[in-house]
Amino acid sequence: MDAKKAEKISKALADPYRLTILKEIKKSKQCLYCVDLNNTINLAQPSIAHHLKLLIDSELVTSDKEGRNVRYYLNNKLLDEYIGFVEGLKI
Amino acid sequence: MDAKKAEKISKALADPYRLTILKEIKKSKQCLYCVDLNNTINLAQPSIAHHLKLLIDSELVTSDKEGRNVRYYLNNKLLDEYIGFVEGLKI
DNA sequence: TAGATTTATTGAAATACTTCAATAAATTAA
DNA sequence: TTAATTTATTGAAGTATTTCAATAAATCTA
Repeated sequence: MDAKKAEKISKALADPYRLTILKEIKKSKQCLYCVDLNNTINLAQPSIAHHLKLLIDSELVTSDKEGRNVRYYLNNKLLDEYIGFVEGLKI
Repeated sequence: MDAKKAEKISKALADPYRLTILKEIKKSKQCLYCVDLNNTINLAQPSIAHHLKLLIDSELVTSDKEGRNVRYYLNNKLLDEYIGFVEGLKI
């Protein structure tokens, strides 16, 4: 992973709501419907949609339409690549 | 590491100049003088000082005064804890 | 088809971040 | 002590991010 990508992922991880979303996806095992987040997170729906968009843009999260719902998945492979980048910073 | 701390570290890592500083510290083996950064990074001195301050606030970097110079060190232990946090996001 | 539900988009306001010039503070060298 | 060097601070301008109300778009249900 190059620095530009790592920077983008760091930015995606640099917000409490986005970290919460990632934890909720993990908690839900595999996938999560957006509507569930609206009940869990104390933010207006467009704000949650905004955070999901950033997570998807960073590719940390992938999505998948199912009727009028959207399912969200964690990109574990990218998290591993990001971990590799951070490892590479160490002396 | 709690989410608040991980958020702060993510924020510290979410900037190209700060990533460059971390890489320069690594390149310099163990420590780095600020004055060296001023020659390496194409930013005004107060901007570099600002980025160093954020890195120190995040505790990713520690510093150590030596005469009128300051030496900067990577906090490898904290990077490991951060890596642990990111691992914990995975499913 | 009409109304309800779920998600996305737009635009505006508020907040936060980045950058630099100017300058201060601390230390070293002459 | 004076001048030079290194780092930190302040304040202001520009840019980016976050948030929400309003609304649009897509799909489902009755």
